[in-house]
Amino acid sequence: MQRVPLYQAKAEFFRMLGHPVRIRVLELLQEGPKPVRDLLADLEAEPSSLSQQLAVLRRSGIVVSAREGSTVVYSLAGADVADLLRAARRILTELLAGQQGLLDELREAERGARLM
Amino acid sequence: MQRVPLYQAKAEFFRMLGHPVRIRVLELLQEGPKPVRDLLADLEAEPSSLSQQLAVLRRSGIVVSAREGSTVVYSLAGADVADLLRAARRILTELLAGQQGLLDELREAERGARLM
DNA sequence: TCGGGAATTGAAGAAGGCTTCAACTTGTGG
DNA sequence: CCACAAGTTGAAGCCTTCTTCAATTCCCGA
Repeated sequence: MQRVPLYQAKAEFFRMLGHPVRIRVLELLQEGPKPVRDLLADLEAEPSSLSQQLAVLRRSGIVVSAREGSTVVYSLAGADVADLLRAARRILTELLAGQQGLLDELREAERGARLM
Repeated sequence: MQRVPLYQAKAEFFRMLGHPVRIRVLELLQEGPKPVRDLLADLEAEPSSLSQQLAVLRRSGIVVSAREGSTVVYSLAGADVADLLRAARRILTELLAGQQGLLDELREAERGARLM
């Protein structure tokens, strides 16, 4: 067992998160279980496209689905995703601020260049 | 400015993390700045392959590089990556445990099936 | 200034992921 | 039982990413 190196499992985990629809689904499910119909309405995505992304999340084990009558309800598989997304948002904010700073520098540089 | 939806920026961020070598580089850099030579030794990767992955990290802004004499030194761009990796590890542990549990269930099911 | 080591870059081919379409499964109501 | 709605699945085509090779840049010492 555990034949996959840990850093590879981590990489696969992050790759699993690396899609806009999947991120939004995880965010939505933090409010509680939701039927596919609701996700579909919130995300404005094609049913089959959403289904594909839900399948990716399901395979990873981070969400589970349950049939209820004629609809299917998804929920987080207990995992505490909030912490992760919070940490990501913190770093992301830093990075975007940094890029803003970089842009300022570039503008400066260009202003300088015009004078040369 | 900020024309990219936030959930898309998040997705790109996670995709940036989604590679074994990039994960390991970030982990190594948490100990402090490191010359490429050291990373190369620790990772057992081809120089040009590592360079490509370092370029991805650099473009995202999560690391910075500085030339020191004939070598190049990389370091985290201030971002607190530790929190993120910690949160990821927590969830990952849960998920792997879950898969272990699933395996147990499957074994159970198979045992049951033999009796039918 | 020439040679050599360190690291990066660009490009090509292979591999993997995404979107979309059509086909299918499952449940519900007539 | 039939038809329809809700989701899922498989496959095809496309686009992105990964690996690798060769070429290049930068710096140091002879």
